[in-house]
Amino acid sequence: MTRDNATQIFESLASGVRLDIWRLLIKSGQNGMVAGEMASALEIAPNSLSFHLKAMLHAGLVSVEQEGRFKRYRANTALMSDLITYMTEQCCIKQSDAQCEVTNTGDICSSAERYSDC
Amino acid sequence: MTRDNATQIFESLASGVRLDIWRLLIKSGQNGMVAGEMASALEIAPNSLSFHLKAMLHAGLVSVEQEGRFKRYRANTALMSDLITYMTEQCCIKQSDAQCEVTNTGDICSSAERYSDC
DNA sequence: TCAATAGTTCTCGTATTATTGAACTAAGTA
DNA sequence: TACTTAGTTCAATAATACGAGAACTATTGA
Repeated sequence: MTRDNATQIFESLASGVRLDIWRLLIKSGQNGMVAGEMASALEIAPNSLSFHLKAMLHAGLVSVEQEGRFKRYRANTALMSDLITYMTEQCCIKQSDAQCEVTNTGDICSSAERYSDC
Repeated sequence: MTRDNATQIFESLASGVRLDIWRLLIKSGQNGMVAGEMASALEIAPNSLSFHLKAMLHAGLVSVEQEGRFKRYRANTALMSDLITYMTEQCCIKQSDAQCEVTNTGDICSSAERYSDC
C-alpha cells in the first residue's frame, strides 16, 4: 500500500454513487453482481456505471470476471483491509518504536485498537 | 456516521495533498500542528493549505484551536475510527443476523476481522 | 448472417475543484 | 498608532470530473 494507491482508493470512494456501488458489492458478498443488476439497483445509466467501475477497477477496489455476455463484479475486501491497516499504521510513527514492533504484525485488529488510542 | 458523512470524509482524503495533511497530523499526535508549520513541512502555500483544512474541518476530520495568533490543528482520530467501523459494518448485511449481533458491540477490532472474512 | 442484448468507449457540455495572487482580519509588538 | 506576523477569504483562471447521448465491441441466439 503506497501513498498514491491510498489516494486512488479514497478517490474511488469519494462520491455518493461510488460509495453506493461499494456498499452494494459488499452486500452481495462472494456472489458479486453483474453490471446490469447494479445499474438497475442503483438506477444509474449503464455507461455512467461503467465509468465509475473503471475507476474502482483501476484502484483495485473491485475485480471483474467475464460470464458469458455478462460481467460480474466483486468487491476487493482484502484491499480495504490493507487500507485500514495503512491508515492505522501512520498512527504508529509518533509512538515508541517498541510499540510499533509489537503491533506491526499484520494484525489489523491491534492496529485499529492502537489507532483509537492516538 | 451517515452515508453522506462518509462520502464527505472520503472526499476530504481524496487528494495527495490532503492525505499528506492527515498523515502529518497523525504523526504529530495530541500535540497537533500549527498551520504555518504544516505549510512549511508540506511546502504548500498558506492559502492553499487553508483551503484544504477548511474542507477537512467541515468533514470533521480535524479540529482547530486558537493559540494566540496561531491556530493549532489536530487529527480527529475518533472519527476515522468511526469511519472504519462504518465501512466494516456494511459488510455485515450479507452475513447472518446472529453474527451481526455478536460483532455489533462497538468493538472495532472484531468488525475489522469480520470484514476481512467477507 | 442478422438481430438482440450486455457492456464499454467516445464526445461534448456542464459543474465542481484546485491553484495563484491580492486583499483582508486578527493578534502581537515597537 | 503603526508595523509585523499568522491565517483566511476573495476573484480569476486552469484543470478535472460527471453525466447524457450516440457509436462501438462482443456475445448469444434465431
